[in-house]
Amino acid sequence: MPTIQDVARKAGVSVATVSRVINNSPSVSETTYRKVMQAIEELDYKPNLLGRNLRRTETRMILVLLPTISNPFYSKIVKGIERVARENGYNILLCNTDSRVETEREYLKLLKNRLSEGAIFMAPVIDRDELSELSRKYPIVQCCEYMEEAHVSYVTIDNFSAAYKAVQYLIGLGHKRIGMISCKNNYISTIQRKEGYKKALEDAGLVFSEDLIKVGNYGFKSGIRAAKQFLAKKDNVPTAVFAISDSMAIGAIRCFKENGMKVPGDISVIGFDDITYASMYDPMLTTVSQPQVELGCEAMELLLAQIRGDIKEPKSIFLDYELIIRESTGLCKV
Amino acid sequence: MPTIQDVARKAGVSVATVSRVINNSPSVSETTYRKVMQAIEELDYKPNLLGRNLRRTETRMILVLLPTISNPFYSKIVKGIERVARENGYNILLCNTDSRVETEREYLKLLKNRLSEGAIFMAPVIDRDELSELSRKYPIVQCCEYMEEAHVSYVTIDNFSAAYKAVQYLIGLGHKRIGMISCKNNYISTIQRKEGYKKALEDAGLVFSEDLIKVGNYGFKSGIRAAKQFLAKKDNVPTAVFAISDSMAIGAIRCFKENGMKVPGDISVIGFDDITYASMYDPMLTTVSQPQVELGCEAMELLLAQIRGDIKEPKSIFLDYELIIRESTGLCKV
DNA sequence: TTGTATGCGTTATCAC
DNA sequence: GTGATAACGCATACAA
Repeated sequence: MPTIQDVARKAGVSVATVSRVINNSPSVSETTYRKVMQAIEELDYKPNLLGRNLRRTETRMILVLLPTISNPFYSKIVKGIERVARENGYNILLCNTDSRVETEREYLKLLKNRLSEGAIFMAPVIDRDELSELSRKYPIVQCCEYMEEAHVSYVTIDNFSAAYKAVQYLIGLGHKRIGMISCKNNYISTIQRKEGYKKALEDAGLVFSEDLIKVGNYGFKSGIRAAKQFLAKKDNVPTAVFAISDSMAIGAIRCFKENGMKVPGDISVIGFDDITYASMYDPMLTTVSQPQVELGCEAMELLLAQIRGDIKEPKSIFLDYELIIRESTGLCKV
Repeated sequence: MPTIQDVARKAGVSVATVSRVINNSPSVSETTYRKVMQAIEELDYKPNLLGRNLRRTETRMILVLLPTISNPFYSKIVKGIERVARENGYNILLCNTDSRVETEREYLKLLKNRLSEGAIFMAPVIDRDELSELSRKYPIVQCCEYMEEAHVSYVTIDNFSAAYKAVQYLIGLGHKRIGMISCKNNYISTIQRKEGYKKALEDAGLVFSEDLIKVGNYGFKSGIRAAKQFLAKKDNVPTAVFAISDSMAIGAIRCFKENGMKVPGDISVIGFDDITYASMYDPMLTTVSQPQVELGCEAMELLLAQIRGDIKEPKSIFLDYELIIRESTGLCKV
């Protein structure tokens, strides 16, 4: 592998001059430029980024930490992150944490050891204090989830009002007994969606009871299980269900259909996220659409601003969501 | 940011000794070890990987190039790659090429400029010669797709026999008019699946005709369009369809159902890949399952072997696929 | 067991 | 406009 030295020797100039040519410095004469370029060509020289990065103390890499890339919601966000990263000469180090704190910490070493210039978290496993401390030292952005009172930038949607709007829509269709499929965790999104759900019921004068809420783990099968629980109380089955993930909504629909119910004829179901498969299901899913790609783009923009030093204090950004009405919801018939 | 120098000064030793401690060299006395460790603690020193990497001329990074991460088939493969990479201290640089050759070349600079030690390609855009040449200089592995006569390692499945088996299964169910939804590209998988399909028909004494094949682009909507084309020839609609992607299969089913047909009652549909959503659809999809995670794992293992120099010549690995029979296929009723 | 000195490949400062 | 040289942070061959 030829180095800058080899090029210099071959072109009969100093390494400094070669470096100038590589970096398009204006103060290089036309003739030496050509000499150097020719040497570069002939040797098929490529600057070693390790040397350059060390010298410049920059890596142009960022960490993207998420539970798992094989979740279409996250992978679409990553797409947005990558787009903006690329436009700005940055590359992405993909970090599947499987929601394990040791794995997360392992990856964070890449930040502390200066191999990456910043990090974007989807759903961190480390706690608020640890994250806040990290954020004081390094450029950090949270995407979708965030922590209150934490010293960390984030970009997300208003989960409270999104849930409120979804449930309000169901209420507008005449539904009076509306179940929710939530998850057992302390994510801010989970908490706020539950609050939005409750508030919508309350504002409509509908009674809320804890057993209107079943919990899953965002996945298809857990949606089926939750739906089964609803069906268990024969005389008191909801006429509509609000699930906090599309996969759980699809699972619930599957279960209802298997039990001879029509969706939305007998029961309406609404999901959350608007993953690609939401509009492929039968019935196509009514859902709260999160601007996944845009969330990623904004997160990366925010991170860049921090890396560049344009932003000193944490900043929060809320993007618009959208209630997308498809086929899985309809008028209440009872 | 403290450097190894600072630690050395604080501990009253030389940088060499600090380096030894960091790298767990056995030849360091118990007492100096403690002194150094304490200095490291107090300064919160973290070795700068840029310096280390330059010195060691290693980066422990690999490129993963794919059309788009927001395709569940690829993202699951990436999961496998990442698992093995992590186990071996390697990190993944994610490269969405959007199937654009300029983007691909841009990312490949990271290989040529020695920021990454190897690359795994899912569906390369560059041509065979360019890839072969690259593979002569750098560790390269192709995953799923590959090119005949190319000087490149790959891991894949036997697409010919997989397609053959799928179609043979449909034939076994009594189907005599079997359509195919393929794609318009020159991927080896596409070519071989078509060959497998034709051979199965032929071996069963069924007639093949080019208009039994409709083309899409792997996506849901294109599956719908293909199905529409089948329905267009009123008196000659197939009783079964073999699609080379699950999303197209799902699209086709959607279209058939919308046209009042029952699946599998009136028409059977079989997909390919076995993405997560295949088993979430209604009906659950019968499909050829590719071992996605394992494909990724094997690809990474192969790449590691090349990086380490254990393998000199390109090697090819074929993994087992599996025909998974679910709900979208049934006996032919005509 | 420890220290000295050198080099990894590049960029940047300073002379000329 | 160009060259000599130091420096980025670390690991290691060689001496001691």
